[in-house]
Amino acid sequence: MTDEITQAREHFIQGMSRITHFWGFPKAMGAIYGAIYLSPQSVSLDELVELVGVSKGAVSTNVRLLERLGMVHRQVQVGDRKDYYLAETDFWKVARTLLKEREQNEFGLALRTVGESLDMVASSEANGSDAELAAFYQMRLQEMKGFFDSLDSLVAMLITLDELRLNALARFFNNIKK
Amino acid sequence: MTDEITQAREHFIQGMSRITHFWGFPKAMGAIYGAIYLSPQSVSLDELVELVGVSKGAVSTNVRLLERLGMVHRQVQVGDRKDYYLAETDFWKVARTLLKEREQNEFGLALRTVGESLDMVASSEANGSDAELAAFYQMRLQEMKGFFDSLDSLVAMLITLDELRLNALARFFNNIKK
DNA sequence: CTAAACGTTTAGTACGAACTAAACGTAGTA
DNA sequence: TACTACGTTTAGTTCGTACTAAACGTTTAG
Repeated sequence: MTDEITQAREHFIQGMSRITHFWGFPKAMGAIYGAIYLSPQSVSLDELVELVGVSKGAVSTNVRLLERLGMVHRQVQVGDRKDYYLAETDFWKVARTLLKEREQNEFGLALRTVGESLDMVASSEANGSDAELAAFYQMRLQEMKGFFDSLDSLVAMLITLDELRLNALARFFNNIKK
Repeated sequence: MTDEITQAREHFIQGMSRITHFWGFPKAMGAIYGAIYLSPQSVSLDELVELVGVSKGAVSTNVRLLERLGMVHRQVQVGDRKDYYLAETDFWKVARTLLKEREQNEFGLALRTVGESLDMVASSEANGSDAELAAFYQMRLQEMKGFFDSLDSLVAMLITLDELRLNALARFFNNIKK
């Protein structure tokens, strides 16, 4: 294969690693997605081991993660025990899934935590100077809760937007820029 | 101090740790911000050591990081060698700063990486079956570059939005939800 | 000029997450 | 039945990062 092409693929794969790692996912996950994305045909697990240069176990784990995130699709061929993988190319869809994942996991947790703290203060029967402090806590916690509520609503809204509208929105912003 | 209040503060601080850690920042950073945020008066470094329960060095480092991110403000009192810290309470502003930080650092890098890979393929003079592959690479890379461009524009747009508009937008989304 | 009170920096450490190598389970095949 | 070809799981290792403890530099006070 032409050198430049191989080099380009490796550079791309490496870049994908960095991106996924930066966003809190395993580096191998990004690399594997990159390799699958730059494949005209679906790729087997062993081919991925070769392309990416990580162990079979790691590929297995990360490819399953990618599948769960809707970033790749497993494809079983009849009369072939191997699994083959294809890349999802609708990035807006992927972004939406990732956002959803995060929203459910740790985003809602943030909201809950603040809410719980707020409840604790509210249920305390403080008196004297403590009452003053309790009131202050309540104010602060309430303000943050309000922010998280808004943010959560915003994200939830984005998630429900369908592909077409997201594309339109993206194009809209793109036009503004140039 | 009333037990419930102390408990609420600790719960809140712990929650802030989780959030910052999840978003790729040190846990202590979140904890320290939480402690400052729940303080009616500005807090000294030693008080933070006491409140959060980490070493002085860690507080020093993280408080500086918080300052750089615009999440706390250092306040020097005359005739007092200690530094005192106040929490930024405008969360939209903070969110914008954080977004900006990320956009500049690794977001643009993602764009650059894909662009570079694209250039490599473009500059390759492939022939035969390689030409076909090169064309495929170009298509794929170009598609991803387009996505990142849009996303980057969108984020850049959000960053430039001022506080009022963001608040309005948030309220808007909030109303939709309920 | 020494001592104390700061915040910062550094060397060492602890911890968690992601990887490797290898054992494992399972389903087809000789 | 044994063997092979898979993907998965697990035990152990590695590695990066955030922490602690302590030395350090600097400024103020006695």
